[in-house]
This record gives sequence, structure tokens and C-alpha cells, in this order.
Amino acid sequence: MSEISKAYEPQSVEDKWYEFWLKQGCFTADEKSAKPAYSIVIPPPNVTGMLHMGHVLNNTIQDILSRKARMDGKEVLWLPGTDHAGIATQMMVEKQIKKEEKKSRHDLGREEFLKRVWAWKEEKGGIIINQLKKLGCSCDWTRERFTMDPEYSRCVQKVFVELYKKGLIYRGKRMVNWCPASQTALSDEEVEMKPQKGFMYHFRVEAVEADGSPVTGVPGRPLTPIVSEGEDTAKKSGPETDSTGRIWLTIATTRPETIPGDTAVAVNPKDPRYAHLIGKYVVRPLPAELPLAQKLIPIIGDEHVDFEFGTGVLKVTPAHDKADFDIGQRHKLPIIEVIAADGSMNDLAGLDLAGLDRFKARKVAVEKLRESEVLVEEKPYENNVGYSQRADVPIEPRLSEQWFLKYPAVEQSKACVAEGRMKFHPDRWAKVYDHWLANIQDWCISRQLWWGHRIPVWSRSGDMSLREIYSHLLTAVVEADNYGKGDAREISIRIDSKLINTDVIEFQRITESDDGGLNVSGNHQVMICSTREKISDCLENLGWTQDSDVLDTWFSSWLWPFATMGWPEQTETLKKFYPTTDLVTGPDIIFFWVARMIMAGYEFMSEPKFALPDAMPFQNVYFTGIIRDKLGRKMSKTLNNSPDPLVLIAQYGADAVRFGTMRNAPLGQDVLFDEKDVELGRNFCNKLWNACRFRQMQGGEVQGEIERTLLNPDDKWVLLKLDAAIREVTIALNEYKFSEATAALYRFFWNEYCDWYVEASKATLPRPSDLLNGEIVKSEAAPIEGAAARKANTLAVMDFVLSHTIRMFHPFLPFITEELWHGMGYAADMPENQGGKTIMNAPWPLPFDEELKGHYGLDDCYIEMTDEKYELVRQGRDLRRAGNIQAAKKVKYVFKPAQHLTSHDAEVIKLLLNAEALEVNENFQPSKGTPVVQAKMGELFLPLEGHIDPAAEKIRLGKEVEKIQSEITKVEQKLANPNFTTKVPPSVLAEHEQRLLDWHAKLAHTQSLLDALKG
RNA sequence: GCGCGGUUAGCUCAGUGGUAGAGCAUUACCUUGACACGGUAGGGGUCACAGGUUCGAACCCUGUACCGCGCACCA
Repeated sequence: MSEISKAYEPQSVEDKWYEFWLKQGCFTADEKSAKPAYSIVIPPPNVTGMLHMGHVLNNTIQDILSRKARMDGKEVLWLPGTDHAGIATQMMVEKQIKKEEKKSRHDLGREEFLKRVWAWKEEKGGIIINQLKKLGCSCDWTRERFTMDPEYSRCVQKVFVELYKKGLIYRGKRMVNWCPASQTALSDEEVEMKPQKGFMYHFRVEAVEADGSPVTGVPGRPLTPIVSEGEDTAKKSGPETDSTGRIWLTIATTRPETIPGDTAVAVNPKDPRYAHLIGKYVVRPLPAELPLAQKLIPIIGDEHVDFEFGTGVLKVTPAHDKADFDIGQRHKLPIIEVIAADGSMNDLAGLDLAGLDRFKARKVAVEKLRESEVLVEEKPYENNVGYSQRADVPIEPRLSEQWFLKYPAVEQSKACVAEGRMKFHPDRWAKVYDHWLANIQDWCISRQLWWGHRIPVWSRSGDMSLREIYSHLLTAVVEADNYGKGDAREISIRIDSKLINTDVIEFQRITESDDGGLNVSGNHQVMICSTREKISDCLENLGWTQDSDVLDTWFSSWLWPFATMGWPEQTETLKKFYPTTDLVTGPDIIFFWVARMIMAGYEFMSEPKFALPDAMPFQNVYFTGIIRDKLGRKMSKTLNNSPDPLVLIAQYGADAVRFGTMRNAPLGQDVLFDEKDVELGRNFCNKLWNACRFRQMQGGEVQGEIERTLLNPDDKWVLLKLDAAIREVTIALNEYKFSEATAALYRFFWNEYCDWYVEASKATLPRPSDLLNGEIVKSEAAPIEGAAARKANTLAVMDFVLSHTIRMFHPFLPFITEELWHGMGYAADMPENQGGKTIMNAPWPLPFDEELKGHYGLDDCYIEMTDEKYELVRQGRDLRRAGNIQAAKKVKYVFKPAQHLTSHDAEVIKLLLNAEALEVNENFQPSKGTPVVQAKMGELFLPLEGHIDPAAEKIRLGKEVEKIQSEITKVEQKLANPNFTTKVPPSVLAEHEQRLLDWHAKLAHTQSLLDALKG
């Protein structure tokens, strides 16, 4: 670092070193290494995603952990990659095609559409990876994975087959969460409940006998007037009788558009108001055009009905409500579907509603009820409605044929966290996790999308009628077990056809020919395919068609920790790096991803061949906070409150972005991001840069050896402070407290090293003006003899502190520290693999042991002594201000020491006070009213006749006396309490007594000064 | 409804029973041998509220209020 600029300029430095690291293979993990392993798998970002502040937070933490582990001498694997992100990516490409070509994916067809998505992926897939590189992430890019890589896809297939064979995966017609916008089923986790303002509608229906004739002989209250104002209908509910003696029931609903799908009304059998009507019928008001016979639906009794709620009468729509579906099953009710897949009403909804969107239909249905004078009331109502998280539209509970998974290894997954073998940080998430696991429902894993892993199931519908397909599941599953394994270039296809009572198994073989083609042989025919991907073609030619659905994205990412490492083989990588050490992720995907990965780990890594004592995928999970803007709002595209990290990096440097983010990211709390923090990071880098620049300007080689006999108290002070910082930072990092670690480093480096030590060091470093041809010719601090040695020793201490500090900063600030490590010459001092090549492999600083402390005489008393000296300086500076003396004005102080003062200390005090001179005089007799401060070391005077402002001095001393007195009162009150003096531990008592003495002494002194001034 | 966090300086947050802290912002002064992306010194707090335990509570306990989050959910 011969030429060093005044301010740190990150841009060129960052690119230079990142390229260096890559070229040198510094990030590449060696699975054969003898070093202990440390591993992290990245939470794979969406392949087409762009880096946002959440990624910055997340990946900076992972990088800090990885770099720290390397410095601890571990063999580190940080395995990167991207996720195909089914719905998100498909939606993005569909939107693009719509915009550019005005076509839907159906216009293009499945094959063509998928080509487009792949093309999109090829184009955009590298972006986020490059952005991570800009941030400085030390991922092993040679092992980058994508969840739709061929090898990864085979893992997904194999897992599907295994779970299917175990009976954990099944197909069924069930109520699912249907997203009418993306037209696919969703898992429960993808549904977000949101409060929504709407209306509660009350309408009445007539109770009739099975033949449609009026129910008679039941007394009831008079009919409620249509639209009662300001009264609570619920309280008055119960059957009502009109003037002709007909009986009416009032029903409350928020979804009148589903009335055509009602197949019963339910009351609680214990409800005295209605129980006697069970078995009768009501006339369903919609669709209006149906003949009476088709409008009759039964009144049933079901415990599910809460008679406190609404009117106590529940309309039952089995096709469009989960709870209603269950009631329908219990009572064997017919199911009438009235809402189509796209959220519009179908023909069964009747002439008035058919074709309308569900929300439009709601309004029309209300109108119809009003027209036929059965609408009793319409009042504003807020309830929770499930929204599709991705498309942000209300989901529709819908009956459809889907694939489900009964979660495997649930008990093991619960136990590993409950028993503390796997640790969550902060640990309160363990409770959330446990609660979720205790209540999980089967996972709906099929999606009606095109982009994703297609379900590896073929069915041969052939001549069967549609009805038979539903009741007789017929399945073929491709087994990929042996696929791609060494020389055995063949796979077997097991066609596993399940009828209700019989299993028909046909067995076929596909072998790979030398030219890479595939030969399929079976009991029927032989065919040749040109590529591996043509398996499905073979099957289709044999009369089998593949399920058109794809798997939920999370059904592939739950395999991430081992599918990226070569599973199902027992690879060297798995042997070395599984289970991974740490997982760093946001709590928002604790169920989507973390919990499922744990289950997958236990399910698929428990095989004996993996020889694991515990198959869990990671040992620690660190949950980051959610990153918000400085007003506490979530960052979102619509609010436009999310800064582009790359712009910040360009503006402030990657280190600044990292440092600013980490400094503000306490464990377990959301991060309120403010660009000010990045500015702070930049300022800090600049400070680090300039502190090194100062050292560099003193010239000379790196001073390796510290001569213990030449250490002055300031040296010892800073070395002890360094030791404390090493301890503090190391502990904080071990506990994942990144903001504490950065705060401790910041404090040590800025407030201790720069503010005090560097300033004090100037006492032993001659000014440029004291040098002539490089020789020290003049020094006020000491005789010329020994000055050069003292200077060298100070530089040695600086080099020691800086080389340790830079290393501790490296995980946080990788670029600037690498630059300084080399520039300052510290790299040259180290063995090749211990930091000689790169700071990445330099050893993490260890706290000093007793031997080292003893050797250098680092006794804690130097902290105390030196703190007293600095306290004196602080007070002396205050005198200057109290006397209204300009900071730049050189003044002379007089010090009356309590004990002997070394010439070194005198020089330091003089320098730190920015004094023209410091006269040390044990017998100093100040003139009356000379400003003075009293410290443990002695009294410091500022004898500047003519410059003192007696009035200002009086005010200052007056305030001082006041403050001291209030402190005295506090302590005296405590000591006056007999309970205190008798019950308190002796050390605390002694400390209080000493404190009181100190305050009294100070008071006496200050008071005398004040009196002198007055007199 | 159940559960989990939070409430400390203008802002963002540390602070596990014994003298209330940091950064930013703010005020005054200062371009002093590296750093104005800097230096020095200040001002600023009934630690949400109410009880309790204790010689002593920001800290432990109980309750309340408000903010945030998760889970469940009634038409």
C-alpha cells in the first residue's frame, strides 16, 4: 500500500478481490479435506428473482458464518443454487407473453410454453447469482444447483415413488384451496387469512313437507318485517309464521351466490327453536326457474351448527365450503357445484347467475332475493377470508381430484427440536414449529401448472368411462432407482396398476444404448427413444398418459439439503457435509420449507448406508427478522420502499451495505432498514482505511516483534482492550448475535483504538517536522536516545492490533479487509495457507492466554490507570470549553500530580489536551479563581489570566455542586436504611461507602473553588 | 379465541437485581501530525401503566393498555 488514497474507494477493490478469490478457488469445498466440516445450504432464491434487501440480510449472515468458519480452520461448504419457483415463474412468463404476443399459455401449448420458460430461465437465471457475487458471497459456485437440474429432478421422482409405495402419497377427490386466478390447487400454507369487509345477508325460506305442502300446526312468531333497522335479528330468530300460517326460517349468509349449490339447511339438534323441524324441507330460493320439486332441500340436524351464531340456521353448500362438505359427507348430501374453476358461476347456478363472476353474482343473487321479498336484512360485516398468497385473490374451496401426502417422519421431526438436538435461534420458534407439527393436515402436492416437476404417474384410461377413472385408480410410476448409476445404463419401469381389489403389475425394461438412446422392452413391444427424456413418449405409445399436473415447488425444495449433495448415492460430499451446520432463513417459510426439510431429512437420510447418528438436515436454524423500511412497513414492490441493493452497493460499497445491515439486525427482531445505516457502514470503512493509512504514513516495515520492556501504559491498555474485544466478538458470533458483534468491533476500533490509542501514540511517533532525512532530530517527549526503538515498538503494537482487528472484521467486510491485509503487508508475514495467500484463511484471533499476558505484563491495572489518565484529559478538555477557549487555541495547562508522573504520561496528556505545554508542578500555587479539575491523578489547572470568564466558571461549578449533591443524597438515603446495611452483600455495601466518600471529597473540592471565586 | 414477541432519549435499539447506555438526529466549537465519510464538548429519559416480591426493580411475579406477528375460526 505505497500510494494510499485519502478516502476508501470500494468499486475497483471489490471486483479485483472477488475475481481473485474465484480464480484461486477459495470458495471451493474439498470433500476430502481432513479439516472439520462446516456447511450451509443457501435458501435457493427464485431463479428469475432479483436481489432485494431480504436476500442481503440473509446472505450476509451466511457469508459471515462461512468466512468465520474458514478462519476457524474448518472446511467450508456454502452450497448455492436457485429454485424453479413454480407459480411465480410461470406467472411471470405468462405475463410477458401476454404483453408481447397477446397470447395465453394455452395458445402456445404446453411444450412450446415450457420452451419459453426455459429460455426465460436461461436469460434471467444468472442475474441473482451475479448479484450475490457483488455482495461478496463466498459460495462454492462449482456446486451450484437448480431444482430442475436433471439429477435433482430424478431425486424428486424417486422420492415421489418411495412415498407412493409406502402409501403416504395418494390421490383423492377432496376439498382443496383453489386459486381461481392461477387456476390451481394450493396447500393450506399458501392461503392467507385476511379480514374483509362485506355484508351478512339474512333471507328466509319456507319450511315445507316432503311433497312441498306447507308445514302446519307449528306455532311461531309473526314474520319479521323486511329489513329491520338497528335490531339484532339473531336474538329474535326462530321459526316465524306468516298471516297464512306458513312457517319460515331465516338463514344468515355472507355468500348468497352459493344458494343454488345448497343441498340442505342444518340446525343444531339440541336447538329447541328448530329441532322439531328436522326431517322437513325448505324451498331453496335460487335458481328461481327450477320446478318446486327440485328446489326442496332437507332440514338436517348437525352438531356443527352453533345456535348462538347468526340465526342458528346454516345453509349447507357441500361443493363450496370445507365445513359444509364435511356435513354433506356425514349426511350423504348431494353435491352441486355452481362455481367453475375460473371463479365464474356455471349453468347449475341458474339463468340469473350463470356466467357471472362470483362477486358480481353475489350482488345479483341479493337482488333476486330482494325481488322475491325473502331478503330480511343486509348488514355490514367483517369476516376473515382466505386469500391466495401468490395471486392475492380470495381462494375458493373446491372439490377436486388432487395428490396428497401424509407427512412422513413427523415424530422424529418433532423430537429433534423438542429435545434440543436441533437448535432454533431464537428458540421461541421451536414452539411455533411444534404447534404446527401437532396440527398438520395432509399436504396437497399437485398443482395445475405446467412449470415444475411433472407428476411421475401415468394412467391408462383406455376404454374406461370417466366415472370409473374416479373410482378405480390406475397408476403407473416410473422408478428411477437405478437410473444413471455407474455402468448400469438401464432403468426399470414398474407399471403398478391398482384396481380396487387387484394389483396388476406389468414389468418393462428400458436400457440405454451406446449412442445414448433408450431401448424399451416389455411383454408387449420394443421401442427405441432418442433421449432419456422420451420415457414419457415410450409410455404414451404403450397407451399410458402422464398425469398433467406438476408438483408443488416445495415438494422439490424440501429435499434441498441432500439432493444438492448427490443423494441417493452416498457421495463423499454427503459424507463430509451432511448434516449441514447452520441454516439461515426467514421465519415466514418455517412451515413451507424448514419443517418439511426436517421431515425429508429423517425420511430419506435415515438409511443405514448413510451411516448417520442423526439424519436431521441441519444442526442450527437461524431465523432472521423480516426486513422493513424505516417506518416499519414490509418492503414491497407496490409501496416502492425497497431500495435496490445493487444501487446501494454501487454507491456505498458492498462492505458498507453489509455492515450497515448487520449492525441493525439484532437476533430475533425485524430489521428496520434505513439508508443511514449504509452510510454509517461506509463511514466506518473509511475510518478503518484511514487508521491504516496513518500507520502506513509512519513508514517502516511491518513490525513483527513487540519488545515487552518498551511497552508503555497506553500500549498495554489497547492490548487489553483488544483482548476484551476478541472475547466479546467471538462470543457474540457463537451466539449468532451479529449486531452485538459489529457493535463491539465498532466500539473497540473507533472509540478505543482510534480515539484514544492512536492519539496517545503520537507521543512516541515523531512529527514529520522532527525528521531530517529520516533521522529523528528533535523530540520533546524523550531524549533522542531510545526514540527510534520506542517508535518501532509503538508501530509494532499498531501492527499487532490492526492485523488482529482486520481479521475480525473480515467476515463482515470481506473486501476492504483483504485489500488492507495485503496492502499493509500482513499477508506476507503469514504462511501460505494461514493467510499468506488470502485473509480468508488467516486464523481467527484468539483471546490472550495467561502466559502471553504475563509475558507482556498485561495487568488489568493498566486499564484502570490509563482510564484515569483519559478521564483527566476529558475533564481538562471540558475546562477549555467552560472557559470559552477556542478549540484551536494553544493553551498551557499546569498539572499538580498526586503521585509521580512519568514523562511519557505527561507527553500523552499534553497531546490529548491539544495543549501548547503542560507544566508539571507539585508545588503549584494557583491564583484565586484559576479553573481547575480534580482527578485521581492530581489537579489540572488552566491558568489563563484574562481569558477566564468568572461568571461562566461560577455557573459551571454551581452545576457541578448541584449534581454531586444529588448523587450524595441518593447514596446517603440508601446507607441510612438499616435494612440495606444489614442485608446487602458486603461488597455492595463497601462499594456504596466508597462512592459516598468519593462524592464528598469531590464536593469539598468543588465547593472550595466556588467559594474562592465568590470571595 | 389460543399462542408468541414488543413498549427504555426525537428515531432505531442495547441493557438478567446495585450510579440509565450506543448509533443516528440535534447544539456549540474546531480543518490540530490518518480520517469533515472527521475531531472535541454538550443537551436530551417518571425505562407504557397498576399492583406485588425485595434492603433495593428497566430487569423477577401478577394484571391492564397499546403495537406487531403466528395459529384457529361462525354460516
